[in-house]
Amino acid sequence: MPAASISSGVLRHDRTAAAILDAAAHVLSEQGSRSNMADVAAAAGVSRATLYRYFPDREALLGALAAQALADAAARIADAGLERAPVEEAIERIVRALIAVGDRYAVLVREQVKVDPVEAERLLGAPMRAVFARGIESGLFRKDIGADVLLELFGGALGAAVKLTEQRQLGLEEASAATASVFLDGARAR
Amino acid sequence: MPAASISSGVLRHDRTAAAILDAAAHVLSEQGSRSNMADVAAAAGVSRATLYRYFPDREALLGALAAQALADAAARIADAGLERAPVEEAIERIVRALIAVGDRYAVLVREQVKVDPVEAERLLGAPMRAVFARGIESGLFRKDIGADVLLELFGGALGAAVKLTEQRQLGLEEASAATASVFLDGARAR
DNA sequence: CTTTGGTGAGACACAGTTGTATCAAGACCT
DNA sequence: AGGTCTTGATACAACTGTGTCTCACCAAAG
Repeated sequence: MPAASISSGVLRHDRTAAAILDAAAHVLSEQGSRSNMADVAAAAGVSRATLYRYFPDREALLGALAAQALADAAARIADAGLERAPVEEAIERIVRALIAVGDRYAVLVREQVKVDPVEAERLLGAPMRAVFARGIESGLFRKDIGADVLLELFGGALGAAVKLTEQRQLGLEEASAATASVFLDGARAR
Repeated sequence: MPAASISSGVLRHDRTAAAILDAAAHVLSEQGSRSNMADVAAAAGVSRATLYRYFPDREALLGALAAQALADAAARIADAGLERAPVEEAIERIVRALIAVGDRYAVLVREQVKVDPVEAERLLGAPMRAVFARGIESGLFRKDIGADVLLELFGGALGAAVKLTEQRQLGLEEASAATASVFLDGARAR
């Protein structure tokens, strides 16, 4: 097969793989771990055999999905320009960025799919920690609670925001604003 | 069999059932849904046959565990005297009460085990909602964010607090205080 | 001591899922 | 049209977990 065909073949292959991952994210988000490879294949509109041709086993599929989720989130975080924004703004951008992808990949956290922890830390953990470190050293954040504890509480609120968005109780913007605002200033009236 | 024997038999039966539930909570907390009835039986120190004698199927086991979790949580919430405490104090008591049990039953939320929603709402939802309603109407809470959204964000922070406690990063008291304080007043320094 | 009841061990059937293999049909490129 | 490559359909073996059943054993109550 000549070069042109190979490359078009590769393109088609990639498109199919993407479609499968797309369907997998969709069906897994709704049915959770109760969904099998057959369900994913059906949702992707391919046969189970083809699904296995693209992803040799279930683990490979989940792994690819996790990698895509990480890449998506990392791209949004990278685009957010966190280091150039004031901490308050950076917090809100983080929420907005992660709600946007979390919506889609919430399965992975539920399923505890192992994303490469080194990459995750480098692409997501580090930028977020940097924002928090900046918040601490600039005196914006309170000092009586450790940065890691703050980060964990922030993560919890983030999860709640994803849930609110999934349930259509709040739009992306409202959820981001509310989450960032409550995290920064609390539920107490001023 | 005379009455005395019957009652002692019942007592032993209940103790075994409790031991099984105890082991189930333990093993399920650590291994999640990957654990089978055999694992639970082994952890409880009984045979699989006996496990099935006490709980006819997996669903019954999970259901009993959920009922126990709900009862535990409800007892602590009821004991907390939420309605007699100022809202700030009530918030902190809720965190303390639910961390104490959440630690043990986090599986159930992960597994999305269906607790009787009516009972859960009556025993947990209502008291907590009452606190939040009080917070709103007394002017303590900000009014620009709905009570349900606040409650959801609070729940997220609560989950994070459970996680922090499970990972021994914080003790029960520290975690409760930090969570309540950040939820009420935010991460921003005053 | 005997009987009774719970228990452990093991075998069993059954269902669901996974991953592999095969083959015929169809799409696509030349 | 011819040849290559991908696909769908299908069958298959293997494994895992579930729930049932039987039987021998043992402790405790009589």
